[in-house]
This record gives sequence, structure tokens and C-alpha cells, in this order.
Amino acid sequence: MKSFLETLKNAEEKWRERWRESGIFKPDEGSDKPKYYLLEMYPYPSGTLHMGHMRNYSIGDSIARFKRMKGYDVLYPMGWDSFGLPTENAAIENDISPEKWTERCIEDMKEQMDSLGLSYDWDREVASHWKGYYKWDQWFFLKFLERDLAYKKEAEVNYCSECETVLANEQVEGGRCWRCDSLVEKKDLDQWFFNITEYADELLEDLEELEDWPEKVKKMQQDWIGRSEGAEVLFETTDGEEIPVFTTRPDTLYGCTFMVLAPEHEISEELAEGNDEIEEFIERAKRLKASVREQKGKEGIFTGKYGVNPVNGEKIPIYIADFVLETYGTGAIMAVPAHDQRDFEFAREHDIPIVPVIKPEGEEDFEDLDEAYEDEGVLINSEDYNGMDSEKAWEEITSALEEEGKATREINYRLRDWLISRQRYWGCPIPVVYCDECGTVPVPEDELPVELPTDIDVDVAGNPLKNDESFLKTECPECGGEAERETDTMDTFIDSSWYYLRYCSPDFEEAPFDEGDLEKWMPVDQYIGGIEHAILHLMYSRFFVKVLRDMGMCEMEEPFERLLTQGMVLLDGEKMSKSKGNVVDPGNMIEKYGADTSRYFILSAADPRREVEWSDEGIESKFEFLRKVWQTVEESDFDGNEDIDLENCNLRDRYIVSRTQRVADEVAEDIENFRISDGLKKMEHFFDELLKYRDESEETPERSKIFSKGLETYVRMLYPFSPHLSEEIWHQLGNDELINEVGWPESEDALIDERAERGEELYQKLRDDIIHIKNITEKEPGHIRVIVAEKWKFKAFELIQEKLNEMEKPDMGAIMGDLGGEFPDKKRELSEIAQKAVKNPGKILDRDVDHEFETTTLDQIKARLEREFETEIEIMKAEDVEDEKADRAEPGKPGIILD
RNA sequence: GCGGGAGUAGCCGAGCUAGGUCAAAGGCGCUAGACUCAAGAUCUAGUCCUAUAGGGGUCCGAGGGUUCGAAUCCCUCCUCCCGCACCA
Repeated sequence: MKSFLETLKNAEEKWRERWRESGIFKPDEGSDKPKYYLLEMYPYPSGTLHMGHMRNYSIGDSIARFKRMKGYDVLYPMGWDSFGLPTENAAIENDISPEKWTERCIEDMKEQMDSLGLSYDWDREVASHWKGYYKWDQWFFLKFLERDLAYKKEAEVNYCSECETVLANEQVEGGRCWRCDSLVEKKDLDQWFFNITEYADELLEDLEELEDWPEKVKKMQQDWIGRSEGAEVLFETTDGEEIPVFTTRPDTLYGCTFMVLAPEHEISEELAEGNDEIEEFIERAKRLKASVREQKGKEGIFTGKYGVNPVNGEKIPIYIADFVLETYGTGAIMAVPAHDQRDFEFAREHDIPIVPVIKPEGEEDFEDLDEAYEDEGVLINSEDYNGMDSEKAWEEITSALEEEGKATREINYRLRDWLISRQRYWGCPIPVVYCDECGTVPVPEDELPVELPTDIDVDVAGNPLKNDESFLKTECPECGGEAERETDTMDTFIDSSWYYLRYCSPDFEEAPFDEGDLEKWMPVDQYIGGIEHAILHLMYSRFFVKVLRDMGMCEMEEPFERLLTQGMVLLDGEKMSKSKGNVVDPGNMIEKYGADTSRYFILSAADPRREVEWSDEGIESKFEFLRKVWQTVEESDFDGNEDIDLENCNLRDRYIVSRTQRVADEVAEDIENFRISDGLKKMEHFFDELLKYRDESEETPERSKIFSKGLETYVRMLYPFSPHLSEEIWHQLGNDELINEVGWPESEDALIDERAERGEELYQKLRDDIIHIKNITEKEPGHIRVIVAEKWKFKAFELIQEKLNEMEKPDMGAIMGDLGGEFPDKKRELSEIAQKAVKNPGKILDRDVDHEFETTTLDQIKARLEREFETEIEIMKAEDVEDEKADRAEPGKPGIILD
């Protein structure tokens, strides 16, 4: 006999081939099925698949297959985020061109993806380094330029000397490069930007529409955008200079006792010219900023200048201090030490007066603060505004200043424009040339793409494009004279901002996408990826779609309808990473256990959103489980295609039939809600129930049919998770069609049998009780009596149930009042039952109160119990038994006597 | 500091968005039994305390509260994890 592993491997090869031939992974053109666009974040082609990928794609593929079974027209594509710095480095290391390296990596990864059995439609593959793709990056750039959404300016930018390129704000994490973790420096450079701040408000507001995004991701974007409402207030110095400041608290203006400038502020720089002390301070502050981010001290220096508080004419000192950010607001602040903790600390250190102007409501004395009071309250020390609520004062003070022309209401954002230039080779060239005559000239659309030269020596310092004459030298599109190309390439996040649109029409040549196809497939119904893109990729993509909408190229507002952020894969509680050397290679795992086992394990070990702990025993046990499934089929005769004759079914038969219906619906619901591991657990439980049923019940034609049907249902449910094995089994069972065509098992209401389910419950409870009693008495009974409660108790329970349902809250008196009359001679027993009912209504409410049913059910259960306990069972009526245990019997809970 | 998430039996982990059927699913580990020459695998039962009849007690980070009734709702506190971090 073949080993199970061999079986798996054979099935993998065989079905992968058959699926490919059948074209079931391609969207069903022209069908009227509802569309479903399922997307995983396209990977950077590093050459090897890691566990994170493996998990991501296992989740995605199971959803894709499930949705196809459920009758959706599924678009499930894959592609490559193939531009980027690591490739350039790898290429140098391996002495090969980045292009060749990339293509080799793609090939390798594709093979690994195939070995997992992922059901992508490879006809739609895209890769950002393909000319046919990045041409449209350039096209978008030109469009952005036309709309003033792309511009070049000299600015202080983040520079990573390790990567030898600049970075966008989003790509700096805690002062370090997101990719290589080295410290980021500030540099003044002339760079290209996308004007994402233009869309700040919309990006913020529309977050609310994204109902099926994780709250966490929305919150992160919200914080990143960082909108704050306030006013820009114009302060004058005693020398007549004007210094605008931004504040969100105009209501505290009377408490402003000094001003602070950022070290990079224009006036700071001017002052440094003639003052060594100031110059030195500024230099030091700048250096500190770049290196030691954690330092919290508020260092500052007095400028010798004074400003004038515009509301009360007070003369206030102006300082330069490192805690004021040049990049936020105007780079200068009005300091209100009484109501801002940072200002408070600074004032303490420099002996500046602290004047409270807002006191908490109801408080009397409010002087001598220990810390700043930052909440709302009532104004004090504020002339005409005293006694006013801070909220109202905010408005009035602002309006008053506005009238004098000393303030304007402003909204400020933390979000900065997106710096898209990169001084690296392996990226999409920015389609611009520089001409001495005409200046900066965009490359005309019909000359796109500006091709990235591929026969080039990349092992040089700096950007290799600068050394490549044939690339560099060009004609000016306007005057025809000599010109030089822009050598910066685009941030690769531009590539990934619209790739999901390209999948809709990957071969379209007239435009980045065909609008009709876009209309059909977008938005993405389900996006799956890592949390690390919470801000970067997900915000840039949203921005792109909004711009495209304004260009009239699409109608949607948001690209991704639902977002799922998967958890990490851990080993011994730690994140797997190359640097820690604790990686488990998916390739080895597939080799050893097969693709189906690997997929099954990673999906069953934890739900997609959570972290998952890798475990050798875990995958081993799943391998065994699947082997059991396989063996079960091997040893079974199959006749699932014949109709079941319910007339000839006993209670248990009907129960299994009923379960078979329900489990399909339950598991489907779990999958819809990404509770995949729950669903798999239910399936396993169902499978074990089936086996028990087969082994424990009498061999009848119906049993065989019911078992087969159950097995068939199980196998179909297994398909999204372990598709090869399940397809193999399915055909082994005598079916010709592919599971994909047959679809998800639909439940038949007519086959759902609540009585049978109740019967099974009764059996289980009874069995548990008998075992329990056996355990505490340590008796091995030779005879068991099972006693149905007296008939009147059924009636009494029923009445109590009615009462409980009527009553707002359980009331002992009311229950007894009505029941006492009904059963005058049972008052003592009744009061016990009623007490129980009041104490725990749930325990009474779930009872089955059908005496007839219980009696006949027990008769049917009898034989099964006898087999289970290998002893004689006698079913009796309490009315016929003289024993206190018989008196204790209740509906749904028969008395038990072990003899 | 701000924000988000979480604290459940030896461990992992459901349940907690609709309070009662929760001593609290499932898995792992452990114990006993079956099987076996034996081990492993598998199957069965047990695994908070107590009890030779299905019961009782205590329990879901700590402490209060609401309720006839709380793991589930409210308040306070403690601890852990994650994200942002001097954004005026």
C-alpha cells in the first residue's frame, strides 16, 4: 500500500494539473454570478516564501475556493512588488543584473506558491518592473503633475545613508529607516513630492465609511493624519517683526507668558548669524534631534528679543528651544505654561511667570500649580472674558482677533506631503528631463515609458543612472536641445498604490486599466495582508483612488471594502526572523507533510487575525488526522448516491442526517467570519461523530448510505483547506465532477430533525450521568434501571416554563400560587422545583416536556446503552417504582438506579 | 505621556457585541484503564475542593456596584502586550 505521504504528493500533482486544464481559477466571463474580488498583498520577490506568506496565502486561497463553491465569480490574482532596493543589493552581491535576479526570484517563488496549490489566475499576473506596468506609473506621474499634485521643491528631508536614498515621513519609524533600521539624517535636497495633504481631510473622514476595517488600522491612519483645529495668531516683536504661531487653545491667550521658536526657524537662523552662543545652541539641538530621540529635557536659550501678547499687550520673552518642531504649524509657538505641560516645565526651568487663566469648574483657589491644567474650565485673569466657559471664550477670542486681522482660523495636519524621489537605480524612472533652456520638462505621454536601462553596472557608489550616458543624455521635448534626464526613481509604494487596479485588465494597452473592467471588479471585496502596511501602503492606495476619482477615471471612493490583518507566525512565542535564526521553512514542511497538511495546520492552529504558534507536534497531529480521513475512505464501501429512506431510519440515523445538514451551514458561517479554526474544529468533531456512528450502530443499508452522505459532505467542506486530498477522495468516492463545480454542500431543511437531535442529547446526558454515578460509587452494575419521571411532573415543568416566559423576573410566589391549585397534593415537590426554577430559570427552560417522546426515545436508546455499558438496561416509569431515586427523576433527566 | 488590545482552570485557548442551559467548549500536558511481550500510536474515563448516587462548595486579574441572577453590564485599581511618541 502507498504511504499516506505518497498519496498526498500524487494527489497534489494530479489535481493541480487537472485544475489548470479546467480553467476553474479564472473568472467566469459573462456569467451572472455575483463578483468577488479577493486580494492578498503582492509580495516583494525575495526568492523564498516564508511562513508569513504561507499563512497569508493559505487563508486567502481557502476563502477563494470557498467563495467559488458558494457560487461567486471570483477574481483571485497574484503579482510582484518587484522594484526596490533589496534587489539592487542582492544583485551586486550575486554579481547579476537586478532584472535577471528579479526574474529568477519570481520564478522560484511562483513554483513555491504552486506547490501550495494556490488557486491564482496567473493570466492576470503583474510585476511592477515590467515596462508595460511602470509605464503607467509614469503616466500617473504626468497626470499628477498636470493637476499640481506632483511638484518639486527643496526641503529638509529624511535621508538614510545606509540605503543611500531619501525616505518619506511614513518610512521613518522612531527616527530610523523602516527597512534597514539605521538612523535617519536630515538633509536639504531638491525632491519630488506628491501632494497627499490636499486629500488629508478626505482620507480622514472616509475612514468612517470603512466599516469592515480593523479599528486599529483606522486609528493608526487617523493619528498619522493628525488633524487639529485652531488658529494662526500673529504676534509682533518689540522690533516690529511678525511671528505667526499656531495654537489649538486661543482661549488660553491671556496666559501666554513667553514664545518659543524652533531651532530651524527663520528668525533663529538669523539670530545665529551674529551670536555665537545661539549658533552653538542651534547646532547642538539639530545634532541631538537626529540621534537621541528619547531625550525629554526642554533645553532652550533666550534670544534677547521680546514679543507682544496681542490680547493684553504684555511684553513677553522669546526663546529658542529644541522641543518646538519646525515641521508642525509655523515652527513657533505661544507658550502658556499654566495650561500646557511642556510649556510648564520650560517655564519652571527658566523662571518665567505661570499665569493660570482657566480654572476647573467649581474650584475656588487656583494658583500655585504643580502641573499644567490642560482641560476645559472657566476663564480667569482674562479681562473681559473672565467667568466665561473656555469653549465659548475659544470662539470669542478668536473672532475678536480675526476682526483685528491678527488671527485666522486654521486646520493643521501632522501628515506631510509624500516624498517620492529615490536616489536608487532599481525603480521606475521619473519621466522628466532638465533642459538649460526650458527648465524642467515632463516627458510627453507618447514617449512613455522612459525605460530603465537593464544592461548597466550597478556596483558603483551612488545612483548608477548618473553614470549611464545613454540614459542620461537626451533631447529636450520642447526645444529639441540637449537635456538631461531625471535620475531619481519613484518610491516603490507608487507601484503598489494601484496594482490591484491593473489586475482587472492586466493587458490593457490604452490606459492603466479598462474602466469597464474596473467597474466590474472594484472595489476589492476582501483584502488580506500584514498590519505593517496599516499606514504606508493602505493610505497611499486610498489617496491614489481618490485622485483617480477626481480625474474621472473611476467612481469608487475607496479601494478596499474589507480588510483583514493577519497575525504573525511565532516560534516559542517569538516572531520568526532571519536575524534571530528561528525560521521554519515552508518548503521543508511541504516536503515532509505535503501541502494539504501544511495548509490545514496553519489554518487550524489559530484564527487568521491572531498570532499563531508554530508547533511540530501540531502539524504531526494534523497529518495523522488527515491520514485517518484517508484511511476511512479506503476502507469504506460507498453508496452515497442513493436516496436515504427516512422511514427505515432509527433515531440515531436521523440524528446523523440532521447533523450533516447543520454542520455545512455552521462551517460556512465560520468561514464567512474568518473563524476558520472554529470551522475546522467543528468539521473534525463531525467526522469523529460519523466514525462513531459507523462503528457503533447496526449495519443496515440506511446506515451505509447515511455514513456515505456524511463523508461526502465532510470531504466537500475540506476542499477549501486541503484541496488536493479532498478532490482525490471525492473522486475515489465515485464522483466525476470537480468539487469546485459541485459547490458547497447545501442543507435541506426537510432533513433537519429536531426531535432526533433532542433524542441524541437525552442519550448523551443519560450516558454521562450513568458514568458519573459509576465513578463516584465505584460500582460495576449488573443491571441499570432508567426511570421516566412521573407524568404530572412533565405537566408541571411545562406550566413553569410558561410562567417563566411570561414573567419579567422569576417570582416564587406567583409560580407556586398557580401550580399549587393544579397539583394540590404535590406542594412539597413543587416548591423544590419552583425554587430551582427561580434560582436558575435556564435549567428549567431547556427541558423537553414531552412525556410520550421521552418514553419512546428511551426505548430506542436502550439497546445502545446496553452495548455501551455491557449490561442489561430496564426502562421504567416512576409511577411503577418504589424508590427515592425514582422520585428524583425529572423531565429530561430520568432517574437512574444501578443495581 | 496618548491611544488600542488583553488578563479565564497546570499551559494554550473559546465564551464575553443579545446576563441565566457556565465548573465554564476544544487542544496540550498529566493520571487511570483497555489494547500490547513492551514502548509508541489509538480508544475510554478523570484532571478546583468535596462527596461510596447524578449532590454541595469555591471560581473566570483585584475590589466595589447594578440585577432575582454576572466570566459576561457599570466604576475604581493592578498587570501585560502593541502602536504613536515633545504635533502646541
